[in-house]
Order: sequence, then structure tokens, then C-alpha cells
Amino acid sequence: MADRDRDIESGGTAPLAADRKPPRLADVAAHAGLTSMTVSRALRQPDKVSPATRERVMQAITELGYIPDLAASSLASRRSRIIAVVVPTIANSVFADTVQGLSDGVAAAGYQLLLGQTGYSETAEHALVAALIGRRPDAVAHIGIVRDPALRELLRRAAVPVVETWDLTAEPLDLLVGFSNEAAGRAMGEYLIGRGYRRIAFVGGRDDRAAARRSGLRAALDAAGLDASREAITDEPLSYGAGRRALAALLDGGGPPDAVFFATDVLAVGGLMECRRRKLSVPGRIAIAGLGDLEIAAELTPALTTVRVPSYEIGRRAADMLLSRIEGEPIASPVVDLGFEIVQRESA
Amino acid sequence: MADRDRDIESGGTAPLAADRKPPRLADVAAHAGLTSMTVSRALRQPDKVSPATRERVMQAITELGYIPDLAASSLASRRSRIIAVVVPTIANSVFADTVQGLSDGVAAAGYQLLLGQTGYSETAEHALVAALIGRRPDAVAHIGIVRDPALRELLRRAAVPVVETWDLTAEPLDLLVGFSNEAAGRAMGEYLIGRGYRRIAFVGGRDDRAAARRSGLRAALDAAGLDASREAITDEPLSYGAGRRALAALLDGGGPPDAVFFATDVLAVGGLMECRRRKLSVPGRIAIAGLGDLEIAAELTPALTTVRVPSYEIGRRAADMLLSRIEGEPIASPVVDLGFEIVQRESA
DNA sequence: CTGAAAGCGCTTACAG
DNA sequence: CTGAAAGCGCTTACAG
Repeated sequence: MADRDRDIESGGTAPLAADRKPPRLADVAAHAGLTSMTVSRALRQPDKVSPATRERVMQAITELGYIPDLAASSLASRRSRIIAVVVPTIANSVFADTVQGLSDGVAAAGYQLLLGQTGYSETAEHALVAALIGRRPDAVAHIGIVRDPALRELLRRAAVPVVETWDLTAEPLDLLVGFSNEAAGRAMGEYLIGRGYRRIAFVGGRDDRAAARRSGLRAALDAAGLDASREAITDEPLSYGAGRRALAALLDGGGPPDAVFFATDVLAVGGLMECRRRKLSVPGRIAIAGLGDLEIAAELTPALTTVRVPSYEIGRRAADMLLSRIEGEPIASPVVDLGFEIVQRESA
Repeated sequence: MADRDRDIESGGTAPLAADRKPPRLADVAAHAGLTSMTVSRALRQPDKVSPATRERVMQAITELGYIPDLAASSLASRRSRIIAVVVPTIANSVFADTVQGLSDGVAAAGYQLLLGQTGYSETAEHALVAALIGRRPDAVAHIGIVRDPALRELLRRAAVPVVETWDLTAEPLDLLVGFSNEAAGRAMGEYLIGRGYRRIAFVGGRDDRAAARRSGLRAALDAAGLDASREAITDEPLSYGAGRRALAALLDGGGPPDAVFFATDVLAVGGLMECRRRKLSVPGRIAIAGLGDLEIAAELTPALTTVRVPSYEIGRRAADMLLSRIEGEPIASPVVDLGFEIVQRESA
């Protein structure tokens, strides 16, 4: 407390810091001998103002250290220049990549990201989205498909552009950019079957995307007449340890697998570690495959076979689509399938 | 375009979706037979309103699906309930942990996080912070110390509570929670010297914190009369590959080290991979140490010796201090040193 | 316990 | 190219 007061009152390098309240548009106008409106215009539509005026405005702004109040601007213009982002957790690096893509995509247009984390909880999600909507974002980017009917309704009534991501669905709320998790699971199943594995297991969490990958794998196994009952579903938050423990449970259960598809690379890396610990050769004794193509996948020994997924690109494209929607521009296709790719390495 | 129009106009499960504009406070008041003020009060200070009134208000809110406009609220109350967070990049998982801590810490109080990423660029940082300040956040959390004088000035004039993090400094802007990167580097240097290593090298990036860790290491080497000139400074973004390449450069240069301290675990893991690739035994031929204690550090073979750092706790404490400051509560100590801890494992 | 008036700092039509 | 007036949707004193 004492520190802060001192900072503010003594000013230090800040001769103007004693002016308690920041300057407003009207202060800039007075300083430049103009009206608020002209200053506002000089800021938003510089070409609609004479060069001399523009000059005076910019000078006054610099001299006063004026920073426009965006809350007031939002209210008056009904444009917040905020994009709300709903993410299960930023601690998952693939989602961090998507957020980075969004951030890069909207930065140039002057938009800011309001971040909300649901922690994978549906009840938390509703409250969170309601709170975000309260800021009147110009658009909402949602990691995953919005399944909860009440939440769909909330977003619909907010009449705000929405992009769902990271999966495909027949009934998007509005825009959609992702890939088919079901197809990815199936493709990996077919790949493993093609490599000669017959006792193929699944490891994953409880989220929707893991469920889709699982059902894709099962479809491939069913089609080949193979047993699809081997699986370990983990309730833990995503971690290497969770992957290790899930694989351990599978190995210690009956009918051990000869290959395991992990719903995410983080789990798969944990699986690889468990194998090393047990001195099981990979892929000799057991094959390991993941999804995500994290940087570490290529660096491990054995290098991890996985499904490459367009994490960053999803964010980037979502940003572009949202900006087009906000500007009222036509959107060629409101649904974009960015696909995926099996990356064959050493572990499977 | 067509899709969205259809969604909005047909309504689907949304009978009220056709009401183009969302209900305002006055609509709720009218619906409940009250005035805006009473509704506002029922929302913010429920105990200052009769139970019957409260009931009617809540019912009207539910029936209309009212969501308060927080931009308007901010403007009128001069409280935005926004905390601006300035982070180099969310893609670095230790910073993601800090953001998670902040998020957890402010969630209960109804604050939201406005996220800005600088990408480690100082020019970008100034523009970014100015844009964030435009939202009139109630507080600013900054990853790292604010060094740029112009930026310090900007924050001072905004007269907003600020917490700097992830390092210690003699002249914090306001609040500070972190640990001494210099001391951490020195402690790791002393540890390595104590283990008998004599040709100790440093690998790190160009950011302030890496520089502090490096100078701590040098201080320890100087004190022991050891050569402190072995180092590889990388300009790449943080990645395993960057760590691999930096170590390769060091090994291929003259006077190869017998131990390397990497400024972050991500780089150290890359170093470990390069050793595996070159079949150099760790720590026999070369010792490897990192900083951060990422989950993977404990899971690798050999397990990584590192410095544990309170990434999550920094965010959590920063949130607490900021909330106290906002509420005008006294703060016991505006500077909090959370310390660090050497974690001895197998690699050094 | 409830309400009428003013105002937060901008932008939006509408004039000239 | 520039300006006077009204209003965005809330909250803040101030009354009663």
C-alpha cells in the first residue's frame, strides 16, 4: 500500500501521474481546439478528416497520453472488438496452439481475446459462457462442439457469430472448423490392423473428442472382426502419469493388447514410459500410437506414431471466418474440414 | 451465411430467438413491475431488497433470459471486473500454469481474464498493454518484470494495480510475486560444482529471466574459480529442437562441457535427446540440468535434475494480492518471494 | 425498502 | 470537412 501510494504521488519519471483520472476524448478535443466528434473521427476514419486536423489530434493524444475507453466505445457503437474464447483448459498445449492461432488471426484487426476455461465441466461451462456473453463479444470461439441444449439456446439468443471447433457435426450452431475425430480413430484402427496387430486397445479420457476417436477405432475393429472391448478410460486430468497408469491397468488386466491407440499424445507418451519401465520393447512386444503430433512425439526413442492434427490452423481459420462474419462478408463455406494425417514413425 | 440466417430466423428450439435485441435492465424491470434501479440493486446487493422483490426480479430475469451488459456496467461503475494478463506466449506451459492460477484465483470473485500475448517483443508489448488498458481493467498481471521505461510510465499513469511476476526486482511498479532467477542459477551452479563437475556450460534464450539464471550460474563458477565462458544462447522460440541444436553447437565447439545447465526444462529435454542420439551417457559423460520441473522431467530416463519453480502458485498469489488491492484492503507485503527448490534426480 | 435524475465516455445519425 | 444533440445500458448519489 505504502509503496503504491508513493509511486503514484511522487510520480518518479511520471510528471503527469498526479492527474488522478486519465484524459477523456473531450480533454483531447479541448487540448486540440476541436470537438469530441472530430477527434473520434480522426481516430476511426482518419481519411474523413483534413491532414492538418489529423496532425493536431495525434499531437494532443500524445501529449495527454490519451487511451480511448473501449468500454464506452463498445456501448456506443455496439461493437466490442472482443472475441470470447471458451476452452476446456489452456494447460493442454494443443488448445494453447489453437488459442495462439486465434490470437494471431484477430490481432491485426484490433480484436482482443477474452479467455474462459471450463475445466471440462458442463455446468461450469454454462455459467462461464453467460458471463462472457455479458461482455457482448462480437464473436464466440468454442473449443469443441456445443452439445448442451441450454447452452446452444443461450448462444443462439445472444445472436452472436459462433465458431465451433475441433470436431465435425451435422448441426453446427453457426460456423465450424475442425476435423473428424471419428474418422481419425478409424484411420488409426485401420493402420494398426494393416500393420498386423490383432489385440488393439484404446486409452482415453471422457471428453467428447476422445469418445469419437474411440468409436472410430471400434468401427475399424468391428469391420475387421476383431475384439473391440479392450480399453481403459481415465478420469484423471490429462498427464503423462495418467497415460502410464491407464496402460498399466490394461497390461495388468486379462488378455493384454499387442497395440494401443491413445486418444492424445500426452497419454501415449506416458504409455511409452510405462513400457520402458517394464522393459517391454516397443513396437516389438506392444505398439503405441497417439494423436496430436506434439513436438515430443518425433523426439522420443522410439519416435511416436501418431495422428497429426491442425491445432494452430483451426484457430487461424476460425479467426478468419469469424472476422468475415462480423464484417458481414459472405462465407464460402461455413463448415471447414481441415483433415488429419497419420504420421508413421517407430512406435507402431 | 445462409446457414446462420436460417438458424436465427427459424429459431429451432428458440421461440424467443426472433426478438432481435437482447433484453435490457429496463425490460426486466417492466416485466417485474419495478424500476431499473431496484432490479440493479437486487442483482448487486440482494440483501438490500425485500425477499418478495428479489423473487420477482429473479423470475423476470429467467423468463426473459436477461444477461447484464457488463460494458455498460463497467462504464457506469468504473469497475470492469477484468484483469488484463500480459504473457510472452501461452504456448509455454509454465506460463499456462501461471495463467491457470490467476484464473482459479479470480474466478470466484467474478473477474474475467483478458489475455494479451507479446511474443517476447518489447515493441509489441507496448501496443498490447495500451490496448489492454483501453478496456480499463481493474488490475494488470504481467509475466516478468516490466523493464521498458515507457511501459512503466504507461502503467503508472493508468493508475491501475499491477503485479509483476516470475522474478524479483528492487523496484517493482506495485506488487510483485516471484522468485530469484539469479539465485536459482547460482544454486544450480553450486550444486553442479558440488557434484564434481568442472566444465559447466549454460544454454538459454534471450529473455530477461534466462539472462538472470545465466548470471547466477556465472557467479557460482567465478566464485569457484572455474571457466564461465561456455554457453550457447539460442534465438529460436522455445522447443525441444532448440535445446538439441544448442547442445549440439556446444558439443561441436571447442572444450566440450562435462555438465550443462539449461535455462528451462524444455531446452534440457532437448539436450537429453541430443545425448541419446549421440549415445553420450548421462550423467556419465555429460550431466544435464534444467529449470521448471515439468511433468516430463520426472518421467524421462534418465530422470531430469532440475529446479522446481512455483509456476501455478505465482498466478494464484498474484490473484489474491490483486483482489486485495482492488478492494482497498491492506497488503501485508507487496513483494512475495516464493522461492525455488533444486530437485535432484538422475541426469546431474 | 424503493424511485427520479444525472452521468459514465464514447459513437451515431443528422445538419451545415 | 466539422459540429450540436441524443443515446448506448448501466450505476451512483440523493430522496423519501
